[in-house]
Amino acid sequence: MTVTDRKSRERAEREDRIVAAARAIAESEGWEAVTIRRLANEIEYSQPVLYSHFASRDAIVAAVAVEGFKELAAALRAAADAADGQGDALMRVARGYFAFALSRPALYDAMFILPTQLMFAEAETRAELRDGFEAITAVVSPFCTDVEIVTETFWAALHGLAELERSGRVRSGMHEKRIALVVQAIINAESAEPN
Amino acid sequence: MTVTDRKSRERAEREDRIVAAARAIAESEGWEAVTIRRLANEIEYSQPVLYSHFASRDAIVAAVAVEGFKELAAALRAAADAADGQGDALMRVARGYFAFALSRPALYDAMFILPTQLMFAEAETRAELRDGFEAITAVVSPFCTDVEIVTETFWAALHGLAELERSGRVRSGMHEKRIALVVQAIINAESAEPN
DNA sequence: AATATAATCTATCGTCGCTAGATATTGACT
DNA sequence: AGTCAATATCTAGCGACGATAGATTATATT
Repeated sequence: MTVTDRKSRERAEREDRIVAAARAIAESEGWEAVTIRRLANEIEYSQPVLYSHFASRDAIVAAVAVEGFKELAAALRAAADAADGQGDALMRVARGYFAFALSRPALYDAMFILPTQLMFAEAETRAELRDGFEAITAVVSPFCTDVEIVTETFWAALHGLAELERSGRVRSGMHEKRIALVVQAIINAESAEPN
Repeated sequence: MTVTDRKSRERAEREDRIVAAARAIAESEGWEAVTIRRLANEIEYSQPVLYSHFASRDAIVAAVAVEGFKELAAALRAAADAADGQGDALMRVARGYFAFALSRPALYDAMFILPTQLMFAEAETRAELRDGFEAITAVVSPFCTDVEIVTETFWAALHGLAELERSGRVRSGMHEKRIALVVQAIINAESAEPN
């Protein structure tokens, strides 16, 4: 069935082109410029073809978001691997997260800001969405007992820092200090945590 | 000139009704349900009238956001005032911030999630937008020397916690522990900060 | 070659933010 | 009081959006 194979391969390639085009336009012109018509032009097919790949525009955004979660996890793991010591790993992951969010704003929007139907509730969550969380867990775990709570809090702090920085709600140029503060808090967490 | 007075008062009232309607619809049906036509129906005027009050739909969202910043500042101050001691104040402000974000999701969206032209860069920032920040500063200052950095970081952490909780990205029902962790980090900050 | 199936297109729907131009209402001046 | 300019408001419509129905072309099977 090599013919069907070729067909489904071509279909998959076309789908990739849709997602890639969406991401590229979003990154260069913002998500509001990502329209079905624009994407249809980009891949040189008519609009209804897009709906044979994705149920809605939101599903395309979600596909880009999933890419983002994969890349974030990879970036965090790479940051951890390059570290010299557990404290350094924490710092590098923090910096890596922050840099990721600020260097790919549209991607980060798709992952965390735009409304999405992606499921995050633990059981049904797609592996890609958990992967970044586990990368953070790995560097946090040496510093605490209740790993999950601390990971969630660390993640939230990083997300908040990135978010407020991205939107200009805090002074720019000071992020290194804020990141250091968060990292130091994790290092100190053990002593404060056992109640 | 009591006639002109009455006119401009009626105008102001109508403007308030627009903002109130936008907020009510957003809170009950989400921001995508807030359309110019819907608002026009709500206030019983035609659509162009709205444009004599606001330059665009975004400006209406921004008006709701400004209301939100006022109320957030008031809520945080009230939380601080009700506190028994500096540590308790920190905890109450943290809980207050979190509860604010989760109890008025659409309002919080307008303030922090939806794209807006509101200026946050220090000089030109409207007083309302700074007020909440200063309320946080007040409770943070006893615990650190570099007040501004710590306030920004505390705020970011709270924002991140609220954001991840709102979107179901962290386990629900565990927020009290995470908040306590953040508050404890601030209390410990002084010892860690001077480098 | 004929026919069934799949792939793709054209054309359109209802809605959106927003605006131009017409109309009604108001206030000022003789 | 009556004319006229200015203000307030409306109706109608533009172009673009997400999404879909139904026609049309291409492909595969008998």
